Amino acid sequence: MQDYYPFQEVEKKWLAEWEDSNLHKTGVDPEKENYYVLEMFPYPSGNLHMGHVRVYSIGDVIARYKRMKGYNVLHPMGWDSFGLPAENAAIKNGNIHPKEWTWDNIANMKKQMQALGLSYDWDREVTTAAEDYYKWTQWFFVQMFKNKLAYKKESTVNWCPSCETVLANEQVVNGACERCGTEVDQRDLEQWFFKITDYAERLLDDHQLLENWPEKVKIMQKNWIGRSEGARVTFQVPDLEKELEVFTTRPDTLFGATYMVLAPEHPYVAELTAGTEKEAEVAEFVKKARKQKEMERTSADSEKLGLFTGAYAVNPVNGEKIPIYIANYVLMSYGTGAIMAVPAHDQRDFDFARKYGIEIKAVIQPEDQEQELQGAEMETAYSGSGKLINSGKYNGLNVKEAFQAMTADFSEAGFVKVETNYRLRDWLISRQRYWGAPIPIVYCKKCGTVAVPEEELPVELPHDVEFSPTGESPLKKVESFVNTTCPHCGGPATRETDTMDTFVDSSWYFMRYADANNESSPFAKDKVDNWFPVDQYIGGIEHAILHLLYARFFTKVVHDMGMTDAIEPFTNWLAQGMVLKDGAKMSKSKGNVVDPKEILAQYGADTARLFILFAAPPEKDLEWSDQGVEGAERFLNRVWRFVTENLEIIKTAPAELNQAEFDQPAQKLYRTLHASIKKVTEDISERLNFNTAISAIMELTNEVYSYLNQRSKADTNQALIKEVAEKMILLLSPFAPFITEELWHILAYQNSIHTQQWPDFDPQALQKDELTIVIQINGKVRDKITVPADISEEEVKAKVMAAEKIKSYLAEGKLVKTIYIPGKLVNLVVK
RNA sequence: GCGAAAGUGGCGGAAUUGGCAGACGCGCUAGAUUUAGGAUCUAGUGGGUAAUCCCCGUGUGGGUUCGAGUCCCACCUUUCGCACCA
Repeated sequence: MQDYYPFQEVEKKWLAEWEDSNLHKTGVDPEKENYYVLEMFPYPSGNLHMGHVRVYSIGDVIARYKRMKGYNVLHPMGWDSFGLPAENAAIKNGNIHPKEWTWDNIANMKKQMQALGLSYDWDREVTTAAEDYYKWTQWFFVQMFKNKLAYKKESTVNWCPSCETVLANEQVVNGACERCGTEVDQRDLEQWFFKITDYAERLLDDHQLLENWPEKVKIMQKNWIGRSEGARVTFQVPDLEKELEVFTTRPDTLFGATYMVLAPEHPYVAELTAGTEKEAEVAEFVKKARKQKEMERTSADSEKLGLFTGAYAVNPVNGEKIPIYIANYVLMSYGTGAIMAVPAHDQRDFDFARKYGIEIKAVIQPEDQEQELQGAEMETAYSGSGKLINSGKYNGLNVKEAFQAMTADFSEAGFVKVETNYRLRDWLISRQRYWGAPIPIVYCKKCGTVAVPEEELPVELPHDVEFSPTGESPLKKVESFVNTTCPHCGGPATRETDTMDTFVDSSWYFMRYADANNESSPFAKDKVDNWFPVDQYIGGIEHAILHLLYARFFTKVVHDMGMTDAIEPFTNWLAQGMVLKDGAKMSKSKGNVVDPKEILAQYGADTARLFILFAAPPEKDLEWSDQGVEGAERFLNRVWRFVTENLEIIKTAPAELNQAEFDQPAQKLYRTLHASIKKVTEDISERLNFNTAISAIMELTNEVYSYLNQRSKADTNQALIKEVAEKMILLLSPFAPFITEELWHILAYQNSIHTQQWPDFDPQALQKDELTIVIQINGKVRDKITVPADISEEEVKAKVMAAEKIKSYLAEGKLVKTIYIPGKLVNLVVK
């Protein structure tokens, strides 16, 4: 037998055998519990990168471990296969159709995944760009349209000039396109939206169900949803004979409102100034503000600019006339697009009031200050708690009490309504692109906007289209697609030519896996609920808001439709870290890319997997190291040699392990074996810390080598060596599926190692009959003694006092205290 | 500015409940084996030191405790997220 692991032959052999025997088919044994482990499916860009290798290796360890633990395991894979790169490839090179490009890439990446030994059930493969999938994406759209959760409206939207399409708010990062980094414009367009805001409250509240989600992600989502409780207050504008509504979180400061501000886009702006001397000046200001980039305008440190409109509103609490301004710091997209300004207690209003010489009126007195707060003398706004002043009959109440009393009284009076506001906007799902699921809507002159009937789905994406180099969607020009008949009246009609955001596709794929080949519905309820929700989801933190929020929203919609019992899609979520090289994310431009293909060719799949799982815990970033890979290879060869070089011993070993005949070294090895089983089991199942699990197997390997080195073949405990060999490769099998399968068969077993039971540890084996007690003097380790495990406290203390070294320390002072931690340590306090 | 996480040998990392800091791996040193190299095996490897004694040591400074990498306070650095949301 070779003295190194011949990975090429072995991998080839087992890949074929596993496929033939359908080894990775999802288990459906009714006696077993179900477990659903899922990694985020990839965009089929063409090749796997190291980040993929990492996330899929992590998921594969969990899947394999759970199978061995006796679960039915659903571990599927698919392709998030609609999206721009396919279309860009077609535009760049007219010969390749996006479909062809995508399908080629899928075939290639699938092969790479298989080569890595990932145990997916490919019978459940899901491809979002395939008709049998997007048919159901469209079906969901139709249901949402019927339930008024999908609607069309004109609004100011984010436009990426490079991608030639609109973007959802979530896809704009620091004013730039999340995909390509181009700065986005604002455009007024009619677009389709999903009413995710209806679910804001539930998306927020149900975070409490996600106990094992990273706190960080919940906070990010919480900030994004941005719930704030306050009140809607109505001000009268006598000049216009109109009412002006504002949202405020501080109705308790109403007496301190000294001016109002409208967003430049506010519809009242033109009306208020029409025909006045301010008209031209205001129009000019509005134009300028609208041209200001979103980024600059919403940045906290950009200058607050404003202009008096010449009009006044009446403060309903005291009848005071207060001026109405327009200013760039008020946004049309939040609240009502208008605010009441309380400069004494809001820093933004304070800055603005100072700049434009507006009165600052204090209405909250800080508790720790005796002198009454004077607005004119304030240096900064005071936003803390305190007692009300200058507020009529509410004087003396604290902020909380005032909030209660005033909202109650003023609600009765009719100008205040308690209200909760959200920062979250509805999800803009239209995209002006070709390679996506067409929005199944028809426009009829007579019947208006009509959903395509379910039985006519899918609305197929026409194949023969021309890609314009400007990137404009080719669908508009395909007459056979655009022109259709109204499903309602049969008259001539036109189709919607926008396609759906690809995040719609990925918002329900995890349910489809449970019933991937269903032709009559997206999935049957019983099949979904058999597996769903996902027990363990794994993916990149970059989806903390986008995909994860949309998927949660969709799950709740599907739940409300009665199609699943689940209300949250992912019970546990692991955010895996990035793979770095030389301290930076791998990227072509930096030239620090390590190609998985080359690593696989040089070292094989097991070594690649083992290194990437060993080098760092899964949630941390991982620094790639070529030498580290060699270390992983070295370890696998050590395991290989241990088994193959001791085959004779193992094969002729007696079947029964007789602990009674263990000598000391054997006892020690046996204990290490069971300690390793315990450690590996807990590290995989409780902590997902594969790095320390692997190190425990390495320790076991070191221990068995040192045992074998100590003695001649004749007095080796054969049964023990056999036991160690078998358990060791069982422990290693989720990490390194090929070498362990080969060794398992070399040990003359017929069945696959991956269908074996996970080894249990024997708690008795971990019991030591001798313990090492650490002796400290004033907290510093000075000596150690070995004592029998069943020793009493008195006996330990006596032994400690008798220790030679300790005596000399005791001679130097007076013993004032003795602390004994059973089985571990004695600390003597000497003064 | 606000919020969160992190900071441990030459490097990646471990220490799970406040109880022997540095497991495991890389690298390095010495030796064995080899014609030689590679591979492999053995021993060593936080700093100071002749030393197995001793002293110092987990970003910095303080504190709590018999005992602190771990808990508390302040600060520094790095990373991430948020940043006129009324």
